[in-house]
Amino acid sequence: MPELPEVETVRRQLEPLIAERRILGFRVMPGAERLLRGRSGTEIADQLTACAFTTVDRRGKYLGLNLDNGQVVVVHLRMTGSLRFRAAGCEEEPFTRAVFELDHGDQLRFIDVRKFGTIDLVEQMQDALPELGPEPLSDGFTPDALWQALRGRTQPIKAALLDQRNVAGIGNIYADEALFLSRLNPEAPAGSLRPGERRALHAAIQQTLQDGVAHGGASFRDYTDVDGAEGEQQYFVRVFRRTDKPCDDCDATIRRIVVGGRATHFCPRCQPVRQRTRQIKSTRPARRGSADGTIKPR
DNA sequence: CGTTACCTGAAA
DNA sequence: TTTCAGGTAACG
Repeated sequence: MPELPEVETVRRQLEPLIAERRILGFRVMPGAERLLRGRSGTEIADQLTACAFTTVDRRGKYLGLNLDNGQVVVVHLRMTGSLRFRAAGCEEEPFTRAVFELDHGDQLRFIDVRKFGTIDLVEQMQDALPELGPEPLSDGFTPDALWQALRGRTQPIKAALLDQRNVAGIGNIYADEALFLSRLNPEAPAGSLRPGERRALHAAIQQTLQDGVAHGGASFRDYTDVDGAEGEQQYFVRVFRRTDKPCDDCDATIRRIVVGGRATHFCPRCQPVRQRTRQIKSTRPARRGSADGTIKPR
């Protein structure tokens, strides 16, 4: 569920809550062992115990909880994962899958209905990450950097935006929103974007992600922050899950299609299929002139 | 490239 | 009962 803005919101909240806090224990609930990706709860617990958390980093949709021994707890929330910071006595949330016991009787809880989320313990955050594209809110993310990832690709631009190897952190909500803001049809081939369209898409990606962060993320279904509070970004979306509702800009009816296997929402009037540059054969006048480009006067 | 699997609950 | 879900990895 959580995309870059939701994960960044969690990162910002989590860091001051867990910095300098000592880890007294760690446990995984029965039936949830797969979130450790093959490692045992006791193995992780042995390494974590007596460490303290320091800072919290984010890369794409991954969180890196740094430890004072240099190791990193890398968390991915996938579809329904969330982290909660609570006092130990506080009633345990349903679907709590793992718990970090901290000093002073506090807990960092990992909650995840669908059990797709992951927790890794590694020497470097990098060790737990797959190949990821540039951070879209960093200085290195330029229209040209975006184009380097998209050029030559024939897949729909929507699918390309969801591919974390192209740009890190965009998910289904912000992909649809960025395409709406840049007036691009989600099915346009990624490599077909012209320079102005690339600049528009680059700006739209940054705009929509920044808005998402500013509103504390989007809570359409399961997402909540570290305190259990919902974000506000769902009140500001232009197309995502607004199927059959009128477009804010032109009043046309928002449509829902499937692109790259994912629900995709767009305005057919604001985001039309781009017309081909070439004219239609029947209306194109017969070619005049010779091979060297010269045209004889009639 | 598109499709399926991974899980489980909520909504249709 | 069936469909759908903010993500990714593994298929064919």
